[in-house]
Amino acid sequence: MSTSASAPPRQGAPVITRFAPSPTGELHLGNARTALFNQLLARRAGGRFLLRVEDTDSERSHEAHTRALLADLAWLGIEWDAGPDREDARGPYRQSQRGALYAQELAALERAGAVYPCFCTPLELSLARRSQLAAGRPPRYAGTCRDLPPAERARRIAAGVPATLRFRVPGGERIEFIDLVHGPQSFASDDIGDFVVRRADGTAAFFFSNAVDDARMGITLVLRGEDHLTNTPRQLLILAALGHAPPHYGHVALLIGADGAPLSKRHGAVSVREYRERGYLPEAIVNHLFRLGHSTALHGLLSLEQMVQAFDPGHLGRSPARFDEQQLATWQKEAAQRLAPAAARRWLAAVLPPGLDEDSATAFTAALLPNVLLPEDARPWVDIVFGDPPELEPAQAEVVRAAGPGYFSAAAAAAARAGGDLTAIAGAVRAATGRKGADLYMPLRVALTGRAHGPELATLLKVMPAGKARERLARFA
RNA sequence: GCUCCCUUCGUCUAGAGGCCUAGGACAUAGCCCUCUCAAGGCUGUAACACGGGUUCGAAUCCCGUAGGGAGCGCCA
Repeated sequence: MSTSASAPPRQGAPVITRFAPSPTGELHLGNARTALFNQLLARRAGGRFLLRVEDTDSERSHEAHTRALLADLAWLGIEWDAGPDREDARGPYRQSQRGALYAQELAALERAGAVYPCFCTPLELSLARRSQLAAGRPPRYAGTCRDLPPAERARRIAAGVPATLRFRVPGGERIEFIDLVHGPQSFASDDIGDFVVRRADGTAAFFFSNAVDDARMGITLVLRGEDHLTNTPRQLLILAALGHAPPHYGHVALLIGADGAPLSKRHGAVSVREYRERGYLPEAIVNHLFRLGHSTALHGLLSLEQMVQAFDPGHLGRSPARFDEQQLATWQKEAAQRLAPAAARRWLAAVLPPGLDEDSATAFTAALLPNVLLPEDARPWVDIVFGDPPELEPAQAEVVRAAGPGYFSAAAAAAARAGGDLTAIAGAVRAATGRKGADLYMPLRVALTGRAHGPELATLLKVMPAGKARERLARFA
């Protein structure tokens, strides 16, 4: 027998995808990307996108993680049609609540003779693995309990010896399928050892619950990380033994760090939460993820709607993609500049001075936006505009000195009269000194902000508290 | 060790035997614009991992080498 999946679904065929994270930690960027791709895949085909929480490992799974996971996905703008917070007939969407279903399917496997109890202890197994590895052989289950006489099996079960349930992998077969991104795949069943489908504590193991849920939830296309590629034959075997139609599979290459190693904690921030807390905008992250391991002819920041249109599974990359913060910065910059006034104020709320009126806050943030990547970057400008007069660096002091006292007495007088009106101040200085262009504006900028570069001077001046401008200009008069 | 996957500019990638003296975007360099920065415009630098085949012709097909990665768990 050889199991072979047909070609990827045709356009127009119902497409049901899913994202199936385990709530054992924070949402990783790589997982966020597969979630995004799966959502896009479903949307572009007018299908459905489901969210299933794989919390079969009760030790490591936590409800708090599940909540955080949903919150992070929602923050990114990813929406699911059904999930743990939105149950429907296909649910429940928490694996911890699907025990009865698994028992049913497991019983079917037992009836079919596709599984057998294994009494090997974890210690025995790890010892066996170690010696196999040491001998240069694949660390596969040796088949110790595979052909135990029925009487012996019955005896041990009666004696209450803890047992797992193993899948009896048939010999001499090829398991074939067409991977959506890698094309035709072929594996020899002889390379696959009998694997556990039910743990000694009675709970379903990953290969099993994951495959069975995909089938029972009607998933038609599973797009997941490449780390699952060589696991796919096992799942195909389970599904075939159960008589379930397999979904189509696609495996996207993993995300790697700047050094080419799989993206992990040692590369710095790898969770969505960390980026969110640093002030990155969801649009920026999603746009970056969209182009990692995927290509599009479109330029510029894309909305989710545009991504749905532009997403092309045929352009899914086969090689690992580096998560480059510099590229992310480009999207962040663009996303920041597109922020609507109210959103911009909210984004910078933590660094804006308290009690600033709405008009000033709007003008100030608008001026700041082209100059900041993250809210943190706005802090120095808040200090400059609302704090004490800036100290001048030698180079800056020279600019001011070269302008001469006449320049600043005219400027200070104009500021006393016109307040924060740059046009009025610059006009007065021009009249007094005949300067224009950079010669006219640079000393003003330096005297007022202490820096040669920065946001739109007119706006900074306008929001500067009354009297500060005159005071700063008068220092050099 | 075995099985599987991968390898085009610094980065993300286009490329399915001639359209490739390899295209785009970001980054970078220069110029223009400009009160500065940013934005925008123009111009430039920069890549087919290596070696063999196959072919009139190979980034594209085949084989091998090297280098990366994954899986082989009572973790998902």
